[in-house]
Amino acid sequence: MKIATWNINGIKARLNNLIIWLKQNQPDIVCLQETKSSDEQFPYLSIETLGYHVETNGQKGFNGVALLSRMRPYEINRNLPGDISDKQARFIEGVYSTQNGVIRIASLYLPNGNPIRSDKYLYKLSWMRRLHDFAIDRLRLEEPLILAGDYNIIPRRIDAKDPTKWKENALFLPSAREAFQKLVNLGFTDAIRAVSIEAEYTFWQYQAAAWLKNDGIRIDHLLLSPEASDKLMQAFVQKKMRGWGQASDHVPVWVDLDI
DNA sequence: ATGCCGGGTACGACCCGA
Repeated sequence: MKIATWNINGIKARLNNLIIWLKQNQPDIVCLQETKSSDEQFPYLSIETLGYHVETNGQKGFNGVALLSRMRPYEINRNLPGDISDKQARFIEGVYSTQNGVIRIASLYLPNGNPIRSDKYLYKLSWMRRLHDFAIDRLRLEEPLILAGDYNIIPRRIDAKDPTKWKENALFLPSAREAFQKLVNLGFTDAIRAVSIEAEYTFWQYQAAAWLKNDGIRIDHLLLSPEASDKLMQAFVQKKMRGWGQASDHVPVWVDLDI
């Protein structure tokens, strides 16, 4: 089963690229982030025509996540527990039934957290605590589980072309990286790091010729539960997508599971 | 050293992202 996560930076601006990419790559499940669309405005038909079920947690203008899947999910959750006052659309979880059992997948868009001395950084840490508690709950199910998405976390120095320039940034601040490592330490496998010890960037900013200079960072991750990790066959970053016309600033990250 | 780019809203600037 081929599963990808992709921060598309606007479903409307990226719809043509998304459609071509779906046709060329035939993923079974896709986790999208930053759709920047209300559910009412989401282009369901263009995607359903290609044979995908579409489940969204949308928000007008900002954030927004979605799950595209060949199979119909038998359960969808749009709420990350822990703060009923949080209205930002950053989480959707789907549960799918296969011939080899269940697979559970969340598409998440973790808060950026900049500037670091602001409520935005506190919101990031609080969101990560909620994700941590949610993960403990889900791991108890002992199912193949993938927490996929834009984590807005650069885990290690190897994950940035120039780590020094991210030193005072919410993506690389020790407390944010510690929270990420604490999550991984619950028993998850960082899929890309399971197959590669090289630099594997997933984001290059639009400014300052970042793509030209390969000045990237790795912030989009697929965390696999032990039951999912056991079935991992392949993982890779689809770097070439950054070179397409009208590219997102993020590229897709893939895993292939023996399910 | 972020707001240089790019997408959003809404249609002229301004918010947001990493």
